[in-house]
Amino acid sequence: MTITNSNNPLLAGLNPAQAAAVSHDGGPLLVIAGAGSGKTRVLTRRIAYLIEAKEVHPGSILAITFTNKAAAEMKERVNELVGPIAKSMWVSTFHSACVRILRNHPEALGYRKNFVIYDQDDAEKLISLISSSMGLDTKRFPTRQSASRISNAKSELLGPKELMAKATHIMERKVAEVYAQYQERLLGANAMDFDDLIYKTHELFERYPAILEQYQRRFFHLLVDEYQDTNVAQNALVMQLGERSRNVFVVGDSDQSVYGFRGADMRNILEFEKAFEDVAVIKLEQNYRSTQTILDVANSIISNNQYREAKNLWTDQGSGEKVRLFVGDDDSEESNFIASSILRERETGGRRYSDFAVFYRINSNSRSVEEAFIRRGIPYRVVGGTRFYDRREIKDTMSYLRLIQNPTDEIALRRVINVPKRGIGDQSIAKVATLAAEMGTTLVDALSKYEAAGVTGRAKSGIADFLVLMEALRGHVRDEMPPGELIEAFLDESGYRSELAANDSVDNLSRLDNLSELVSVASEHETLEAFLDASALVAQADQIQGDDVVTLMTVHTAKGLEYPVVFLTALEDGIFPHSRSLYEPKELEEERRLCYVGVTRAREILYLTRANQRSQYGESSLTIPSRFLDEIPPSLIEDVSVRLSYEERRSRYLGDSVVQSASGLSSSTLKRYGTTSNSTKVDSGPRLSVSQLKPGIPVVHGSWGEGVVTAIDGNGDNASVTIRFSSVGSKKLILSYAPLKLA
DNA sequence: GTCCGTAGCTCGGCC
DNA sequence: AGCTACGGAC
Repeated sequence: MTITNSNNPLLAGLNPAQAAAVSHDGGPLLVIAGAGSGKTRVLTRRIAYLIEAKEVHPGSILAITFTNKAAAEMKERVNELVGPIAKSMWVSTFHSACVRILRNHPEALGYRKNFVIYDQDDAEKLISLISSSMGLDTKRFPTRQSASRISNAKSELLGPKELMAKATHIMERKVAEVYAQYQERLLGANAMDFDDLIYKTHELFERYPAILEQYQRRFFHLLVDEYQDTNVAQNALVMQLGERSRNVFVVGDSDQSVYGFRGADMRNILEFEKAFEDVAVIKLEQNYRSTQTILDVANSIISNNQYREAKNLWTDQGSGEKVRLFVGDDDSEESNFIASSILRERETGGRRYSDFAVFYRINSNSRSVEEAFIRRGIPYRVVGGTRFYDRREIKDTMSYLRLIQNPTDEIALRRVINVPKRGIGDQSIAKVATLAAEMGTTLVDALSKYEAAGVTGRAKSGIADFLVLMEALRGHVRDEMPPGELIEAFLDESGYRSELAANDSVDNLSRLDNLSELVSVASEHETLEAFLDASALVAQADQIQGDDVVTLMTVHTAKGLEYPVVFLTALEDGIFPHSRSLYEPKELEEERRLCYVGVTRAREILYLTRANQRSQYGESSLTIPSRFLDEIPPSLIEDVSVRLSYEERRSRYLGDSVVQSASGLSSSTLKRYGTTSNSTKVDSGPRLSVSQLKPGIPVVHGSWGEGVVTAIDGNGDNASVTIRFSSVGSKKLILSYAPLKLA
């Protein structure tokens, strides 16, 4: 090939920094890519460049992206650039790549080839079983906390022994004990959790240098996107694979690191330069996405972080409009404002619904926006939240499939053994579990010995029926029945479908709909294993589709996406930044990065919204504005809040209650709306004593001393205030009785 | 022993 | 508001 860089079409239209990254010679390269600086473009061109100009075989390329959807898009774009030879390269998430590798060598780590993947829910169920068998007090050892400690240990490559060695407190030692048993039970169940996928691949490479070398030679070029969100284990994996070739091309932006809670460690990107001897660094600061005003807002917010590398986004595409701030009386008014703004801009601004996105910090904030959209007939899609795969009927069915595939899956067995009802209760399961413990086998092995276990009556025949059912279903798999048909067979033969059909409630109808959808998804896969792997690893962002609807999602899920018009909502201290981050400077910086991510998703118009009063956890309380709003220069903001008259507000609440169903809204959403429509009432203004108190204000109590207000509920004489005291923890007090004064 | 309704407790973000 | 723990009915 004689194409030189000066006329290589793969470098056309790139700025000098982008072109330098794409045509990088080889060896380790760190691309610091600010938001909207064209990093996806750089990555795809780089891959195409390797294949065309460097004559690298596509099979020698491993590219890691953050979501499966991003992987599919990248593959398609490379395909457009270089043609179908691109098929043989691996473009996937860390988790998907690891599953692929582990499936090639399951026995090396003591697993069997049909191992299954546990999601967070499964993992917590198993941990909860272990905690109670150890007699741990669930108050002192909440399952979720143990689960997250174990998860964090794995993402830092600490095994049970290492965690025990680090433990300084009895609590930590107990968690390490739970961890050790958890790993044993996972192995016994032939299951891995999400963190295991990375941890075990790293272990595989560490224990079997020959296997590592095989992959080092195969993947001669490594590319990793969103490097700021890698954890210790993922980083170690990259170092293992890249050690030989040193062709490690990483892209990221430390200002967009927002997954600290699951172990993401910004040091991986900040210290990448030290990981290899001669790391080249390229900085992309020119932004091609947003207006300068939006970038100025983003820059001014993020500049408040201490722990960062200085960076300044700029564009040559003009300053655009000011960002718009809206302050509503309550969340319902905030949502109504969002709805009417969308309708107005769609009519007068020539925009489509799909040009708009609404972001929130926590999933529960979607509800009020959804209600407003339903009332106005705005079609929308919520990304994430209660995921499809988290729905009960889907989890039940998937558990059956997993159990068919992998008979030792204890969590799946426990979930479905009495679904549909077969008269097998906790007592009978406990008997089998006792027998299993005596025999030193797994629950599954003991199940067939249910008579010896002393199971009687209905439960006895129930277990017998269950064993027959499972054998019949496994027979279908041996006959190579494809996954879609297998689900149909399960629904009929188990009686699951008839149980749902017996009662035609709205819930059951939508469950049957969901199951049909599951059948059609499953039909796209050839084998049960392929279907199970794919469904275990779907990311929230993978669900985004191209329809003309407004997209609602958390700011986390929005990372990597862009929209012409963005609403960043519920900008209130305690929500965004989240209450659990307020007293932890490092976490507060992560919240700020998250805010930065949200702001930089917007191309043309950015709305920042908040409400003075918000219903949460079933109660309404006063809010205080997000501190991030104070970090924006006022000159960049236009306040578009409208003070409505009482009549206007009244007609807004009562006037347009049209409930329609033509917009693809699920029946459950409509039902939910129907039961919660009159949730908001605003009393005559708060009394002085209430208005003196807001979340975050320090107070002194007559007997408990100093504390901080965390919530205020109710009005007038009934007003109560929740205060976190340093002496006795959180207390809820009736304001008119409590001996309180301002600190 | 299992099933079903009610009371009490928790409530962040995700592959 | 949604899930586990308990008590009564079968």
